[in-house]
Amino acid sequence: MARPREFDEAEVVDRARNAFWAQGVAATSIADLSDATGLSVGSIYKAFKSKDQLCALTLEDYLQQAQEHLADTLAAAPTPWDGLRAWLEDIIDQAVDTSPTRGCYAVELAAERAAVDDRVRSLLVDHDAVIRDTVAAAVRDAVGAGRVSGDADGVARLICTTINGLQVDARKGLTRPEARATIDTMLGALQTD
Amino acid sequence: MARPREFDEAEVVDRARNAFWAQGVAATSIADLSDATGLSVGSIYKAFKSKDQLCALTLEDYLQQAQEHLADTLAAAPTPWDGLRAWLEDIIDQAVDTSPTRGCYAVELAAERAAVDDRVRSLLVDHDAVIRDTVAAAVRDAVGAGRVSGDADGVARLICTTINGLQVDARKGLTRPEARATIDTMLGALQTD
DNA sequence: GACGATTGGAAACGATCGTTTCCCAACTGG
DNA sequence: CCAGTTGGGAAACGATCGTTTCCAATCGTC
Repeated sequence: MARPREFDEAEVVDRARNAFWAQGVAATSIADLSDATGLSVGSIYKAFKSKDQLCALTLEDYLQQAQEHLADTLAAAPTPWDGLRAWLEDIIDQAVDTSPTRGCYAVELAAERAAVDDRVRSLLVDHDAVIRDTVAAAVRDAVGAGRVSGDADGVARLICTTINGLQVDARKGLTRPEARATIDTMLGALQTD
Repeated sequence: MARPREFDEAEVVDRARNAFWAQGVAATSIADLSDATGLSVGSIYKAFKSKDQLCALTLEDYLQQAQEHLADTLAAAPTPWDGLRAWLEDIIDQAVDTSPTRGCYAVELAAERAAVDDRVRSLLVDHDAVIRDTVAAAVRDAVGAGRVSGDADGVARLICTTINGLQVDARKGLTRPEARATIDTMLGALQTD
């Protein structure tokens, strides 16, 4: 009941995230968010209750999309290991292409806010565990199929950590060939071929 | 001539860096820096000309120490590859130990400021090149000695990227066994044995 | 069609931001 | 011992920060 919203909440969250992403959370003022979303300052505070809350919401949204993307990519591939390789291709695309919002939003927040915002850190830690477990399951399958050697949990950890590193480099202007060289070296070292 | 300084500039830069490091650059006010260094606000501006300038100075200082540490560690080891392994041990120590200032200052700045501060990005890019070249030279030696297989430049890139990833995880509370598992998996996959 | 509820937005809040100004203290060269 | 130069710090600068308040506009409900 009462007056309906004139804006699409999902779209507002998207735009707020892009603003945080491009220039950092601390450097993004409420006025910046107002410009980015089209909502007035008062409306932002009416809909979301604070800057921190909106920030956490944008992160939650982003992490959920990331988890769904990994699951979808794995499901669409002929084998889990092929799915993992396809997923890594997508990550290279995302890290390299989306200038000036280079890199990964989760990495930006991990570096800038995880040390000072418990809610953000908790979201990131939980997300890491989900991604790592999913990757580990795919690696376990690949080890069983003889395509990869080594401890599956360790390999999953290496893959996830290397991805994080790529996203850091992306903030500094990493190019596609450089990203590809890193991933190819990692896969080459892990695969039994 | 004239009145001499009452403070040690190197120590002030150190303390300023720790303040930036712990809570992020944007979230660290000049008042915070005054508290951390013991200098008054006016004195800070007299000695360094702005917050950005002081930030760049702390980074320059940090990067130089990091480069020297890598060179020293390599020089002290019996072989370049052993030196690289010792260096990775030190990195694990640094990433895991220095709570609450976890992780690497360079990674914090890469994530928070590289996208918006050209001076910071330039410093980081140059530093990356120095570290990567040094690592690549050590890897090349190890490949020649038959201890490592693969393209030396790619391997160096993988090592540096994985380290960056570890530092991101460190911001989220990475433990020593987890860091060790990642590094051991990487080394195990790279080494020929 | 009046009412309660909710939205959108302009304006204002005190607080704090990065920076500058001003004045005195401390030192050197003559 | 005086003139000149630099360092240290209190105070104040305008601007902007995140947040709240207030009011008109708009809906469902009676």
